[in-house]
Amino acid sequence: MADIVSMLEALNEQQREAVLENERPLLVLAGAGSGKTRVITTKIAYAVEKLGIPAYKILAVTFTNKAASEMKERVGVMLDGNSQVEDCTIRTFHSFGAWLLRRFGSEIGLASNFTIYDDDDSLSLLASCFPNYKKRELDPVMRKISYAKDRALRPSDNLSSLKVDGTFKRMYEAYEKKLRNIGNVDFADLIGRSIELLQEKPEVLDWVHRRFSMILVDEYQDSNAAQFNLLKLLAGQGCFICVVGDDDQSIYRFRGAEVQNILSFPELYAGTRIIKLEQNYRSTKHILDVANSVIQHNKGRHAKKLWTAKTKGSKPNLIYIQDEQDEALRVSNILLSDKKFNESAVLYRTNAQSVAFETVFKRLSIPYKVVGALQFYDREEVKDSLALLFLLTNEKDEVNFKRMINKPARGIGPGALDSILSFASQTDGSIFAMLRLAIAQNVLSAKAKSGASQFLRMFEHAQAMLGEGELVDCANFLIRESGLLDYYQEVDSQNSTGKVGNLEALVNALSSYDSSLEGLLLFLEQLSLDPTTLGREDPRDKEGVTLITMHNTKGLEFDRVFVAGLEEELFPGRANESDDDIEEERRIFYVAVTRARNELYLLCARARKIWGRTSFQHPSRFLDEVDSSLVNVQGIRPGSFDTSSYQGLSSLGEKRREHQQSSTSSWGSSGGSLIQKGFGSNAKTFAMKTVHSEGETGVLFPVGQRVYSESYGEGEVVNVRMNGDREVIEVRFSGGRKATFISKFAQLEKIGSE
DNA sequence: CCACGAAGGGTTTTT
DNA sequence: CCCTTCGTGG
Repeated sequence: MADIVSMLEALNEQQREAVLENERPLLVLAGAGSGKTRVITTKIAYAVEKLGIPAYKILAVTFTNKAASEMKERVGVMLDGNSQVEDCTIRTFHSFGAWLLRRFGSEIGLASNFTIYDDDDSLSLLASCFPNYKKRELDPVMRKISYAKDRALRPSDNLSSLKVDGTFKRMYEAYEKKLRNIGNVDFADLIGRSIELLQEKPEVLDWVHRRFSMILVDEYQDSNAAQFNLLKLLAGQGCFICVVGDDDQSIYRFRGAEVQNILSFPELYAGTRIIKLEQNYRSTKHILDVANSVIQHNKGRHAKKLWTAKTKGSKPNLIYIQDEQDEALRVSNILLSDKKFNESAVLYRTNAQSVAFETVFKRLSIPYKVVGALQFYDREEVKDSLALLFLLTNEKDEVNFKRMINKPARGIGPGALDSILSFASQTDGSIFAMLRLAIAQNVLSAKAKSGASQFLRMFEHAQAMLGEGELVDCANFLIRESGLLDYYQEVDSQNSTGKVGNLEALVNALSSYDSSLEGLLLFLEQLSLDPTTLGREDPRDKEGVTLITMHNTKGLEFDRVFVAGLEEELFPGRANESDDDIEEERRIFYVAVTRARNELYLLCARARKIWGRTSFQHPSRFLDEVDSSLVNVQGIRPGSFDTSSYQGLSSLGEKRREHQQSSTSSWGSSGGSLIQKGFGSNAKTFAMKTVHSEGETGVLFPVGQRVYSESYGEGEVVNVRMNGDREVIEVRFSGGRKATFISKFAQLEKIGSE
């Protein structure tokens, strides 16, 4: 049995207060690394062991799967030996919604075997409502629908805040109608329909209120309007509610998160007690200084004084490197110097950035684990097999039916498919019933008919197998009988893609589940809610460097952190132009930096391959916000070469001709050599090519060049590339506006740079 | 209905 | 660069 007294003693005063407050609604404003997860886990242990609250009455909610499993593990350690741990409900919001809907969904017309559609499936469904549109055109619409649902906006609501037109409303309506018709749900529905259930069925609401007497929400600053509404419903009279969060770490605005939720919590719950955790236990002062120097540029934030007692430690490093290869190599060198792999993490903005690291780490035998990225689930063959399993458990799953009815080809094209689905009105939506009708009524061609019969027989057989509890055999049967195995064996033999191996791995994953329909449903649910777990051993068991997106690191910490790709367009990412966008990106930076306990490395490349093309990068504006006294700088900052020779040209009245002469001649001298040194071989060939093709008249703008435009004002060259034999430059002007020019024709004045 | 080849376009971030 | 989508010819 865990020792609660010593656990409490290990806490600071505010943390302890937060654990001991179990009457009034509680808002814990917890800075980064201030021990908020510790407060929550201790609170659970305290409630169970000291207050005598049965563990099953406790609900703890998080936002990411990663955070939920982390919390489960930590609560497990705290309640070591107490068998009640398993009774706590520790889930993500979405997983909680699924749990509730599986139990009570029938009350609002949802069968318990509903399928949860992921973004891809949702898009397919929308596309089936609007066959005249391309998926491309519908993709942004689908995104907006999801966003609307996160914001708890239904088609009938006033959608003006979304800046959409009537077409959108029509599409949103049609999508919702279709989804309800076929009886399945999308991600947002896991929240939305849970709300609907609790609003419309008082007896379910009662049940929930009797069930949970303590509700804890982690990372509350990331909650969106829908989740906020759900939470409001969940906490009944006499239910203790505690939310924990930090407005500086709100990084899910794109998904509808509203920082306002955490700020207005006291208004909603009268008598709320607010406790602030301001001591950071994680990071050294050096690291915190860097984080603070950047986050203080945000306007919309609440003042707080985060402090640390860890005053020792090394200064963070800011390293400029050549490109993504170099970036990975540099990190590798540091890792290999002391081999502290497990204690290190590489953080990046986009999942795609992991590739360079994976390649180099493999080559140098550095052990690593990639957290979060879809590797297995994303594969075509895996999704195909899963589609068959989804259809097996839910014969109303039209999306997965459409995916597989003619894969591999069995003679059922769009025409035959339409006539099968036209029987929908004569059935309760069961695909198999439609197939039976289509076959019986002889509306199909001979070829299509035999294909449909074969498909139908396969599922009838599989259903029988499942009834006898032969889960793995059943999956094997489907993969074989559908022709998928032969199909992918063929593909494999042409170029070794390992697809057959993946099919095998899928069946293996299935083998660890209970051999029954329930086991299969559990497997599919787990997969729908967290597709990253499939086909991968528990990452916690694996040794090595952690490769992870910044979004996924919330709640985690590492001795040593590398923040990669600190470059404009990447971080902050492109399309993040508005002030609010930039503030969100800045919070992401803050989250990333504050993951580090002792060592911090910031990396910035001069060039990076994007879509196979070398793009010249510009240092992230966040690096400008780090006071230079706070970091050790290594390497040369791109764009900071000597441009003194341009000084005489900075006035506005200069003629273009003079610019051409001046810049061409200065290319070979001081500016040129520095550029070559700075940009390395790639850029050199680039530049040479330019000189060749444009000859004497070439106007070369290096990245970092300050310019002036009559219409835009002052700006800076952020990218140089070739289009045919023309040099094309991209310029970011003050105020954030960007424009692209063909250098030869650009009406730009070069001016002396920073 | 299907196989093949050309063309175009796409990268945030998570459930 | 790679992957999806579209058009053609069988």
